[in-house]
Amino acid sequence: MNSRSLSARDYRTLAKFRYALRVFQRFSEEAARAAGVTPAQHQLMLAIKGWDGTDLPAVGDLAEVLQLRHHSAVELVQRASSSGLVEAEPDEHDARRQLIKLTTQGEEILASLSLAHRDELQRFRTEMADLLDELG
Amino acid sequence: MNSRSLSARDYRTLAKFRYALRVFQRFSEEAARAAGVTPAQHQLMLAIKGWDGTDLPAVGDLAEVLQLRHHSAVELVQRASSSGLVEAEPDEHDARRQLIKLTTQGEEILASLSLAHRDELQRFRTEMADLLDELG
DNA sequence: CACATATATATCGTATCCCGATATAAAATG
DNA sequence: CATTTTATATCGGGATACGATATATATGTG
Repeated sequence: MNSRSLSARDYRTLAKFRYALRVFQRFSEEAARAAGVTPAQHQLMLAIKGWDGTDLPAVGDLAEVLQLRHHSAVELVQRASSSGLVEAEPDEHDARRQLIKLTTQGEEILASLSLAHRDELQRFRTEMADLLDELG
Repeated sequence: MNSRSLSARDYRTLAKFRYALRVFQRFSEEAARAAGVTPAQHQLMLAIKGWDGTDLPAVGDLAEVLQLRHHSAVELVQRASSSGLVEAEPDEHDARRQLIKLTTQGEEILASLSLAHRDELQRFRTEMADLLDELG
């Protein structure tokens, strides 16, 4: 792939790469739906559980991790909250911030979903490693 | 990560993996919008251009590659067609099938987008290779 | 302290996208 | 030639994310 244009083979490689991403994503979407949550809610729960800060993540933190506008994260948290997956508590040091944590139900569903992803992730891992070689 | 449960570190690794995917996806979405097409239209165009069959892809072929229901692919093709990015022609051997190809404009936009992805893909490649090691 | 500015969350209206259910047409099958 | 399968299409609806905008709190500066 030179700097000016791409060959048919380049496009084919790019398409295969996207297909691999999409198959994984699709698997994940359907696992989420089968667990009774939306794909976006699943990603939200994982972002909370995987948050590595000293405190709980605030809405804006989640927006960054999920690569969303902050008001999109607000809405996502609200929907997940009314579904009983997450809950908010005010930040004692900054009354503007809402700290978000998983409910017990959210914990359980995320745990189940994460285990369900193990095999598919393993498959994705080897496939992606090969494709990344091809892309280089 | 054993078969029963995941540690905090496991969740953190999974979250980092999803974040890497999401950053790439986000970059791609914004590149598409900057080029005047939707992210879904971009993926459609790449799927057509990267199709490796002997003939042009039909709507159902694209549904499989994009991991969509066939009627979702129908709608995507229709929107892309009215935007002048793709066009359909009947399959001479099977009157049910609509073969889909890129218009000149679609070709140009896809070429520009694919070039714009080169650097980001390179970055994604090394990051994902590291993360895949961690996941194993 | 007062006031301007920045930050964090929230609301509203809108557009896209995808889905399930269903329909139509053509091909394949027996 | 009737039945079944395949391919595309239509319709209504729901989830999602966005831009524009609003409100509350915190921070910085004179």
